[in-house]
Amino acid sequence: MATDTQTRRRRIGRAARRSLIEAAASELFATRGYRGASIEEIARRSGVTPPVVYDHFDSKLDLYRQLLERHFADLREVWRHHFGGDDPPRERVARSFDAWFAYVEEHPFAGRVLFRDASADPEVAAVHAAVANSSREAILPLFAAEPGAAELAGSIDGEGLEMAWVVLRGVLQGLAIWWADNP
Amino acid sequence: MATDTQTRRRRIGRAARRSLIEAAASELFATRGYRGASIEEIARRSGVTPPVVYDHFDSKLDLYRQLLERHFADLREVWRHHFGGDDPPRERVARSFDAWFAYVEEHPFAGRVLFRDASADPEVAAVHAAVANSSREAILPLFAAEPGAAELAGSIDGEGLEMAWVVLRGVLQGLAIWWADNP
DNA sequence: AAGCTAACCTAGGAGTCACTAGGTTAGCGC
DNA sequence: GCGCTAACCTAGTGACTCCTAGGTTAGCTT
Repeated sequence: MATDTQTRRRRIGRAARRSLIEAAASELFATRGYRGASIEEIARRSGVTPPVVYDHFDSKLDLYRQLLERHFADLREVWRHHFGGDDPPRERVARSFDAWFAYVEEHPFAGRVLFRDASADPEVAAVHAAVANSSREAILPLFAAEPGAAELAGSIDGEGLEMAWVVLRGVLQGLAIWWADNP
Repeated sequence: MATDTQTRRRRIGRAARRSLIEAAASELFATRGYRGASIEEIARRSGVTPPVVYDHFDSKLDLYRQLLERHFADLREVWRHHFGGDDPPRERVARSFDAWFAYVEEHPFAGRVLFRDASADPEVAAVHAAVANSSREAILPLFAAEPGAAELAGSIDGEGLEMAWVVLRGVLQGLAIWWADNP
């Protein structure tokens, strides 16, 4: 058919298209959840049709996993980079929170994607749990090394630290979502 | 066809069947999310076929809304009942958290359903936001009335309280889920 | 300018979903 | 024991989903 002015196709490079798909997918997964985000809409927002998505990712689950892994890697990096040092713990925590906010501000959907209770599919839940656990394993030692961490957690064994992680998770999620919704 | 021993139908009262459907739906919405929970599986776990669900609820969304409203009403009641009194705030907060844990222990899926980021469908998100906001309006004043609430929140206007609510929400969700997963 | 690669498309398969129309029967009241 | 109500069913519709096979063409390379 004739390529009328409405439907003329803009052909761009592979990496550029992939970036567009990732951005659209991140936003849609964040706002609609795994099942609620359709490949068709991800493709349309990337200026493309569904089959093109499969030129870049094996499946919908593969696309989700890759986004999740990237965001968790960023989160790990933020904390690892800002939590270290010899300052008083209070200042290091404040600094880390600031850095986390800056990251969320730059990636408005990361917070929602990261801490969403993604238990839609058993398969999706498994992916999410695996990635989240590996991130927890990386961050928890930062707190365990703190003097006074045990009494703050209110327990001697590891269970208190588990609870501390859960609380931190909740705080980070809540603040990230609030941050994303407010100007 | 012959009603063989495998498929013989047990016919029970209307209220009893409705309770079974609500219990199955609550568990499935909690573990799989709104879209992930299918009417077919809700029906099967209630010992019934899908059309029967529609004898009790207008639609899937109506079923979800009714469950949500019940759980939020319970949460409001728990906090309203345990947070009052003249004890030091610290004790009242501890008491309220204990009561919340007791509730979550008795209703293992309430915590997940209540604070799940239910933004799957615009329609679902609207229902969830409406119910959650009405609950927030009921609980926030409990904190606003506290002496020292403003400085704790770190702000003079209402914005600090909004943040406090978001944090509390995140913590409650995190702890509720953790509580449900641990013995 | 011609060719070739790869970016992109149309068309459709196969499965799942919420929901409905209309018939069947179990078990209570009499 | 018998009818009648309501609890429950079978069978299907239409819409939506992920994903694929195979063809088309834009635009870089030479």
